[in-house]
Order: sequence, then structure tokens, then C-alpha cells
Amino acid sequence: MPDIKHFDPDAALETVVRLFWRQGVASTGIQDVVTATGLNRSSLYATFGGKQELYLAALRRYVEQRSRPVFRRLAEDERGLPAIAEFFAGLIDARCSGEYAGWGCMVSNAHAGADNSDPEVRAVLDRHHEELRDAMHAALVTARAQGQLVPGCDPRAAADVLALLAYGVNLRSRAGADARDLSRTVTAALASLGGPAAA
Amino acid sequence: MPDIKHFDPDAALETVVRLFWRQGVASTGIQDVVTATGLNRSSLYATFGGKQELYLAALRRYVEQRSRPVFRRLAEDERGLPAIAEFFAGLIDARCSGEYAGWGCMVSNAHAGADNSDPEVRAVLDRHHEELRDAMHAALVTARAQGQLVPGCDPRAAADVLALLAYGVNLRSRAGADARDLSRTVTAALASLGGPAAA
DNA sequence: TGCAACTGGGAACGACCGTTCCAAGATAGC
DNA sequence: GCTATCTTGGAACGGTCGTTCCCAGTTGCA
Repeated sequence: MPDIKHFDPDAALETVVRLFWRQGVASTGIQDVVTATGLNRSSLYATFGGKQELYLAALRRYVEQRSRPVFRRLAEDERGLPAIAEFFAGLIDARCSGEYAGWGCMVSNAHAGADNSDPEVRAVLDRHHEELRDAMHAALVTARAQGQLVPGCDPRAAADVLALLAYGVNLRSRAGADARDLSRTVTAALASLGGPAAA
Repeated sequence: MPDIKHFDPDAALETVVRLFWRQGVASTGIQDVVTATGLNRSSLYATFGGKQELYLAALRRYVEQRSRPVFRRLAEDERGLPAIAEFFAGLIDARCSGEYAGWGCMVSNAHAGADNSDPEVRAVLDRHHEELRDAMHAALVTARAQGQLVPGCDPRAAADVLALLAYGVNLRSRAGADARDLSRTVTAALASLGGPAAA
């Protein structure tokens, strides 16, 4: 057997995720990647292929590591509306403070960039949206079963609304929107679903 | 008096708007601008300055020509909820069909790009958001005066929700979201404001 | 120990980036 | 027609882009 890799591809990809997440693909050069990861151009191209493939890998990793676990937690939460409220609270917290403050959501950012012309990127975007919507829908169905929703509320439609609302939060947070403003807005949206007795 | 300009700066800037709107700043080169506008590098730099200034001018033009008139129409519309419904219908129509289908909103796109690090760009974004929110608020106040809103509905909070929803529409439309899906979602959101008797 | 396989360092590629500069052309007042 | 002033065409700048290539270094197996 020949020589083995001298670095951890997974850790390197995580570094790349943060790079593309914060700056976008178009504004991030290969040199930036080389500098940030510390690994060589040769190793980079041998491991991940070209820039577009690297971006796609980073985007997929973002969804798997960052989005999907949160969606799963939301979908499996048995509390109903409080679960949705907690989802948004966590979202706003992650977007507005801590290490990733002002970075928005990598998938939301990808929507707005020139990246989405790539069919493979587009597929990741659509899948992500579908999963977010489904998780929201599951939580809403749970909420309805517990009598938390106003009578006329359709969980499917409400899930769509909340999913789009999440994108709005992601977008505005990247421009430095105030966390309390966003929280207040989300709270109002949830209140309209649950009536006066919302959690 | 010396020689005069051989081109129309306003028409040229409109061409630039479409270029940046569709592709984003980072993915658009000066060469693209030169090719699309047909005018020379010298004229370009003499008239608009560098790339960043050109982008800022284009972004401001977009807001003035595309966003602001729509906001004004919404704010001044005396019908209440139907005015908001029409706003969203026009938005979805513009985003999903016609010349600009799949382009999203230039301001929404700017949120997600690396552009917003520029304070002047950021200011345009914040101002745009404020104006959208205010227009929405005005329409909601009108709606409430006509008894179209459910009793507990706060126009200020509802305006925030609808503004974020608009960003969500813009974002998803850029990934090719179906117009009918978006319409259905928006209709559901408006229905939750107006109760069973919504227009 | 020699071979084969794969690594990493780093130079180099052509193309394009945003920007600048200069000479030629055009216009208005004298 | 001359001059002054501005515009325009286009070459050219240094730098960076994404990508490729080669060579030395390192490892495991025969």
C-alpha cells in the first residue's frame, strides 16, 4: 500500500464549508481555501476535484451536518407549537450571535447566488426546502392533534408559510437584523396559528 | 463646450441593473458590462467610477425604479387586504414568469452575497426593508380600519411577518419554485390575518 | 532493498480580473 | 480654422483566477 493522506479530509471540508458559507463561492478563491485549510493545491484537487465539486461537497455537508439534524429534531418533537417556537429561537440565536453571526444560512445564500444554475446545486436546494417543509408539517400535525391550532388552520399551508418565513429570517440576519425584532416577528406568526392560547 | 456623451447613461445603467440582478456582482466581470452595454471601458469608468460604485448605482436604481413604486402603490391602496393580496400576486408573477423569471429580487440577492459588507450597500438594504415593512403596515392599518383583520392582530407585527414572507418568496423563486405553490402559501398567510372572511 | 503507489510542495500555465493610461476623434466657443 | 475640453477606442498594467504539471518524499509490500 502506498503513502496515506497526511490530513483529515473531513476537517478540511468543514473549513471549506465555513469559507463558502460566509463569503459565497464567487468571492472565495482557491487561494483562500489553500490558506484556510493549510493543505496544498495538489492535495485539494486530488481529494475534492475542482472548485465546483468542492462547493457542492461543502454545500451537501452543510445540509447534512447543520440543517438535517435540526429538521429531524423538529419533526420528532412531540410538543407541537413549542417545538416550532424553539426551532425558530435556535435559528435566530445561531444567525445573530456566536461564531456564525451574520453568516445567514448557506442554503439560503446559495438560492440568491449564481450558483443555482448548476442542476446538482439546485437539487440540494429543492431537497433542503422539501425537508424543512416536511419537518414543519410534522410538528404542525402534532400541534393540531393536541388542539393547539386554530380550527381553520391547514398544517400543510402553514408549514409552507413558516418555511418561507425561515428563509426571510436567514436573509435579514445576514444584513445584521436585530435578534429581538426577528423573535418578535416569529412569535407573532406563531401566535396567528395557535390563537390566543399559544405557548 | 467640449464634446458631449455619445450614449445614454440611464439606459446603460438599466442594462447593468439586469446584469447584476441576474448574475450577482461577484460573477459579473467588467468585460460583461462592456459587452452588454456596448460602451467603452473609458466611458464606463469616467461615468460611473469603479465596479463597486457601479454596483451601488445599479442597486439604488433597482430600488427606485422597481421596488419603491410598488411599495408606494401598496401603501396608498385603500382596499386593505386585497391590496396586499395583489401585491403578492404581482410579486410572484414577476418572479416566476416573464423577462425576469428566476432572477429573484436584486435586493434579496444582495442580502445573501458578500456585497453587504459594504456599509453603503447595507444602508440600501436596511432602507429597502424599512420601506417594505412600512408599506405593508400602512395597508394593514387600512385593512383594520375596514374591519378586515381578526381582532387580536397587531398590524406592526403582521407587517414584519409579511415582509419576511416576501423575502422567502423572492428566494425560492430564484430556485424555480412553482408560482401556484407560492400563491397558495401567500393566500394561506393572508387568510390567517383576515379570518374566514378574507378577500 | 528494490519496486510500486500515492503523497505533498511548489512552480507554472493561459485566461481573466479591475483599473489606468494615452492618443485619436469630436464638439463648442473664439 | 484654431484652440480648449471632453469623449472614445484600445492597448497595457500588475495581480489573481482555476487548473495542471512535475518532482521529491514517504509509505507498504515483495
